[in-house]
Amino acid sequence: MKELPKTYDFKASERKWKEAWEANKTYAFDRKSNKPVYSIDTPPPTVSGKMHIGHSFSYAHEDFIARFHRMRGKNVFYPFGTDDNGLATDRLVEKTKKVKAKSMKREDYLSLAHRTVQEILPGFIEDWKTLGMSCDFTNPYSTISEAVQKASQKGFLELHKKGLVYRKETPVSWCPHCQTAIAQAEFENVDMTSHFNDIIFKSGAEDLIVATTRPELLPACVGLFYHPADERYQHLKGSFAKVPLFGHEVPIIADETVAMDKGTGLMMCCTFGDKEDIEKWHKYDLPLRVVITKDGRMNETTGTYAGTTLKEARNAIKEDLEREGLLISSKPITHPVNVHERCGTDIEFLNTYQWFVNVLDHKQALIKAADDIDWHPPHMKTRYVHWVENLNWDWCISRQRHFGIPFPVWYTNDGDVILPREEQLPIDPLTDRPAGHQGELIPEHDVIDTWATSSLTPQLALGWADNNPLFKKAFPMDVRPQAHDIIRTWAFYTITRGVYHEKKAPWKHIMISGFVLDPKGNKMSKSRGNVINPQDVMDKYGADALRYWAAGSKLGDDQPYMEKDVQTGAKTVNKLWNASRFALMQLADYDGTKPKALLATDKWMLSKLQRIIKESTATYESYEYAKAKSLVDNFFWNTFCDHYLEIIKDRIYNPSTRGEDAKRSAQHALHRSLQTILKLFAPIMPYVTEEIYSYAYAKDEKDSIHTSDWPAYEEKLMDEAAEQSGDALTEVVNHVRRKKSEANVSLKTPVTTLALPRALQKALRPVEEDLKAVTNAQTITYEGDELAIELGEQEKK
RNA sequence: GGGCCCAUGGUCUAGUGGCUAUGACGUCUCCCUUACACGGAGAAGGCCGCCGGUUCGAGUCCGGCUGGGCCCACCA
Repeated sequence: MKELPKTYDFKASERKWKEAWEANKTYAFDRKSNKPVYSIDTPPPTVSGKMHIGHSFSYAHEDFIARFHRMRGKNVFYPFGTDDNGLATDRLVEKTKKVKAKSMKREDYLSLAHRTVQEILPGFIEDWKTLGMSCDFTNPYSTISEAVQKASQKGFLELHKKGLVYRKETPVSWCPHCQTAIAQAEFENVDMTSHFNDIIFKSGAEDLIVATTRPELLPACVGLFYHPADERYQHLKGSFAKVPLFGHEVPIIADETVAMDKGTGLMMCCTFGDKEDIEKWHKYDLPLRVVITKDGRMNETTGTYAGTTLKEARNAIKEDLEREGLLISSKPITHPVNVHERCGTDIEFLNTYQWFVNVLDHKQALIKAADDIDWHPPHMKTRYVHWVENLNWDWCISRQRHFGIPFPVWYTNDGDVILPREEQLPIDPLTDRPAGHQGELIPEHDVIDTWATSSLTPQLALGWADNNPLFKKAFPMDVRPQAHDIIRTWAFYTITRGVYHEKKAPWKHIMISGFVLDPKGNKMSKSRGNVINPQDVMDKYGADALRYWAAGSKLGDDQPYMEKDVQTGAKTVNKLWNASRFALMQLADYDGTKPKALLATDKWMLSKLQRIIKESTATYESYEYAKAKSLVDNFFWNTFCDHYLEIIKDRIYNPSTRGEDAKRSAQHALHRSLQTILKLFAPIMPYVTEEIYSYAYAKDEKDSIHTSDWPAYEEKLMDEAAEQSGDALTEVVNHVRRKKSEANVSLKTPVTTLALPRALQKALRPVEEDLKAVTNAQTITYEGDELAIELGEQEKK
């Protein structure tokens, strides 16, 4: 057995194994194998920057589980992909190349975008490899690739065939900055300061005071509303009011949804300020007055305000109102505003043609599907259910952008939808034509929302669009790992596609990670300046240490990032190295020969080992890697290092007095327990365990701990009597150590007499020799009920 | 306003109703014992948020309160 170098060089080791695993295809999925498949619906990270600390946290969690199942003998299907067709990537291209997609020729922008993605991808993926992800990186998918375009378009065609998508002109949430429609799930609530303005509308000779935060929408006003029970406004029933500055007449209508105590109890309905406006517009069949352009400016119908931004218009209109004496007051307020999560721009509502996936009519089925999935932790299911229950809009999947997967759709002049044949996919209607169709066609310009593609990750990874037999075999997949922020998007959309295409939930389990917070428990963000880069952490402490930290909190819990916890990880790596180095030194002459008899202490060790195997297997099995980690951790530091290694030193150092077989017994148990500990730690700390394994246990260069068998629990090694002996032994050792510590003497100080209670005699007899050695006791006696020791002189140097 | 989660020594945390409440970091004392000082042996430090209830027994179950976090709604 080779000796380990004195120190562990994590940088060299991690670099070496990262390359070796790739070269040896250690984690490649075996398509020919008969082993049961364990399939993971890996999140494809959004290509919009570098891996952040939250990524390293949740990706580590799923990798623990992947590695565990691989060692348990499963054929682990663990693909890797990147999500690079969405608005986030689009914006990254605009930012890094300093261009504006909308002001470029479509072809030019697309080729620039594709080129940029290709430039970024290799470096982007590298971070995940460095973290020690055991994905199959041989053929990563990209959501903008042709194969994925084909699958996504096929998915669209199938939904169309089933009548689950539709196109409609309707008010839809719109981002004026990105100039595209967005979905409800892409909203973010932000508290903003604004003003609550009391404005005078004239109704005949009467002044009506209307409170609004959005005076710039006055030209879009199409009605005034009051509550039917509001005493103040009963006389207005059926009358009209004149909109200040703009002069058009609008009806005054009573509606129960109006809150009497808000503002003046009189509210204006504009097309469109918010969801309420849209509902009233529909309900009372009010006219449409469009005043906002797609890039968030006032349009030509607003006269002198045309061309100004909404903010400029707001101020200008307020000034004009004031000059006319129509602005009574303007009070500052703070109120929540929906903004686009990607760019922080206020969301507007524009009446446009969009494609929608019908989800509102299928809420029950989508909620029921959640019952077929095991949620880890279970309460995350509640979040999903509440989101689905409270949905207000169908899923808008069309985006008015250049970059993305095109809708495979044309329209006739009569507005009929023309679709291609499946064999034609992938297709771009702007440059292609549907097979066998004559006549004039209008191509769809829009692209498909990136979530409408990433919601198909199980299908994409398993080759659904190419009729790969793996799809039938492995769908539903075993597990979806993800963080809790995208339950309402990715989890929800993927479940929707599973139900719509295959009539079932897309996975058996879902494991949901929490968030990484700063040391004070605050969210990390660039604006707060409290962001930690995982690249820096790995550079300083190694990927194993970072992973060890990530294993410190249970699934679903948010975890504050504290450097000291990573340091604890680095210490554990170091300890594991040194303990292994020591063990391998003691095993230098071990040839595998079995001892004639195992000593009680060694039986104790092996019996304790079985317990740890059993418990950690069960906890990993139930996705509780944090519990598994702490079990193994405590066992390793305490039972193995502090006690067992100390106890067997004497037998290994002094075979002449203790006997060759006593040494062999220790070596046997040591060899076995070290191997087990390495394996139990392997999912958490893949690099250092692989490095040690390669010295001590690997059969050849390609033999990896990560494809070795998970330790089997062996009932026959459970030994009640040996455990009692060993436990009594460690108890006495602790007592002696305490006494020596209290006496401020070195632990090697001899004990002239170790007087033990008679009750312990039976348990201690079998381990007496080890006890003597480890406590450095000269005489052991059994008398009375008390444990007493007499210390000798400390040896001089 | 609705919902979900959380509340344990200075900090972070384990804890499936039952013997002296886990561990880590920090603090203090001692020990450089031929794997490791990134180590070892110890010590101090807790009305387990508050109030009730169930129970022979509650950190653990139930109800209420208080304080945090998150999600959703509220945008007139």
